[in-house]
Amino acid sequence: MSGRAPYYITTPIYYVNDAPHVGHAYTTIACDVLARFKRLDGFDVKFLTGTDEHGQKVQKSAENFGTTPQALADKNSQNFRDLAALLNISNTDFIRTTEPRHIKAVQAVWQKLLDNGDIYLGSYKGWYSVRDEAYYGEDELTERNGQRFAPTGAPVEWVEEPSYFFKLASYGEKLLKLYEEQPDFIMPSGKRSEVISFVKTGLRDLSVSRTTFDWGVKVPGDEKHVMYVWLDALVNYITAIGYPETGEGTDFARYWPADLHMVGKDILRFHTVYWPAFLMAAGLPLPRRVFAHGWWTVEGEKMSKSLGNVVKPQELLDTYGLDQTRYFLLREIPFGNDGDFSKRAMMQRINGELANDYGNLCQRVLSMIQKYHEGKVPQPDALTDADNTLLGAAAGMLDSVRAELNNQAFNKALDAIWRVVGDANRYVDEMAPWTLRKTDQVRLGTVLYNLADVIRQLAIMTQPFMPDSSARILDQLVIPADQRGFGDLLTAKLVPGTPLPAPQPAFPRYVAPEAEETK
RNA sequence: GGCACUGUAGCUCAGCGGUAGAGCAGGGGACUCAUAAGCCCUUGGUCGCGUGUUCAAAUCACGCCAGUGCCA
Repeated sequence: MSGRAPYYITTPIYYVNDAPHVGHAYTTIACDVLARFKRLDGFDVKFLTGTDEHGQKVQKSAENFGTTPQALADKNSQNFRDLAALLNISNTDFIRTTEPRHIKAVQAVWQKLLDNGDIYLGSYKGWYSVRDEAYYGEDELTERNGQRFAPTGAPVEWVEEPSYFFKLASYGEKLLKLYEEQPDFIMPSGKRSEVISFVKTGLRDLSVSRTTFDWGVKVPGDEKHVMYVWLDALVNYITAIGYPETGEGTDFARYWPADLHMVGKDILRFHTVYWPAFLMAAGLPLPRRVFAHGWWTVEGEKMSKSLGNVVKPQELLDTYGLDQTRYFLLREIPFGNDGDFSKRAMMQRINGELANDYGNLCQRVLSMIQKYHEGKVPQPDALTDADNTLLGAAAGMLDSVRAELNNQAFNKALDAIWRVVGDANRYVDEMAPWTLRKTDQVRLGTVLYNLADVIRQLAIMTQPFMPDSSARILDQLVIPADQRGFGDLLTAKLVPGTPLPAPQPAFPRYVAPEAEETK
């Protein structure tokens, strides 16, 4: 019952058939940064991630492994839970589509769609790819050695079975109206255009049940059918906030509609066409935004199992460190674009921006306080224009970062913070405390105080991106745990006279192993 | 095949009607508090190609070439 405004953000639920890789880490970290930012900015944040566990693929994998789908799901779901812990993710819930709460929610949604007249029993005939969990038209397929393949390269099989259909075709106009009236519903804008042109070509009714396997949520009243995995999966976003309980005082009432569904560009259509259509049919409000981010290549090449260049999150953390990895992923490319992960780029970011710019700024200032001021926070005196310019830049940081993050522009947000890092480094050189030390003790105290306080503000601002490292910097400034929010930026200034510990470098330089010799 | 988007310094990109910009990389310098970091200066581009509109075009229009995405 706080007065704080709610903010609800979700990652996709990850398919238990996949092994966690850097792509999963990327999506989740991006959401984590936003969740942490919103919390520090005073919001009551609900942050959901989890796993998608039903479907024919999982059933088949389980058979191959000689185990049950549930056992496979249990094991692989844990991998994603571990990943979140490894990445220091601050999710408030972790949903699994095999949980009773979810099955109850999905069946309730189904009933709503049925009551609304949007589901009918028909029969499905066509080509289906188990691997893609998708249907294809005859004209989309290619044939090799008697086997037909989808454009994705996945084999397809002829399926002919009774199936329930969702009247997606009748939602085309409503969806186009949604994209029109809520231009930020799909971001980035290029992706929005793609979805609009897709919907404009006309939608077909969607087969939403299958009878050829049974690893899924049963259709109420017709248990030969299990629901289409995407109908099942998408509902997770409302399961987690207690659907079908939607009355006053429920989590649903408080947190829905979601502020942001973060997705990879491969599942954009499901989230911007099917999902809003389902919600409309169920009479529920629509999420405020779906943001589709891009893919990472590795050293210029597409990540793939066959190339053997799939980047495992654990390897990145072992090599570069958690906060360094979090920083790199969000700093290197404009969010929404594809990006390339290269050792060289990683090293340049870590050494150039973290170690040299930011880390060294902290180290040089704290060292001077240690040497010139007996390790105690100095007493500031009258401010000069130069002081006010620096302090003004720091004071403007929050607004800039907030504005950028409201558009998921992580790289620009970091850029805004680093402009102040640069200002502070220049200020050190211009003020030359090592000279003031011999000429003007009062001025020296003011300069060092300003710098230390700007570092305090910088560290508060970098918390969402690099929680551990930022905390270490704040610890070195002896900032109490309850004075690290954005509300404290300008009000909880450093207290002169506070003794500070001996400084420790916040971001070590990355030195490549000897392997470089092969060049 | 259709519809989009992109093509600007070695690299990544910003600029989107008024005589080319940033970061990184490269070169030089002054300093010394610091993680041999930081600071200052600097080399570098016929803005994919062509035609057109305009007093004036990376910037608008058309065509072409190259790449990418979505759809078929």
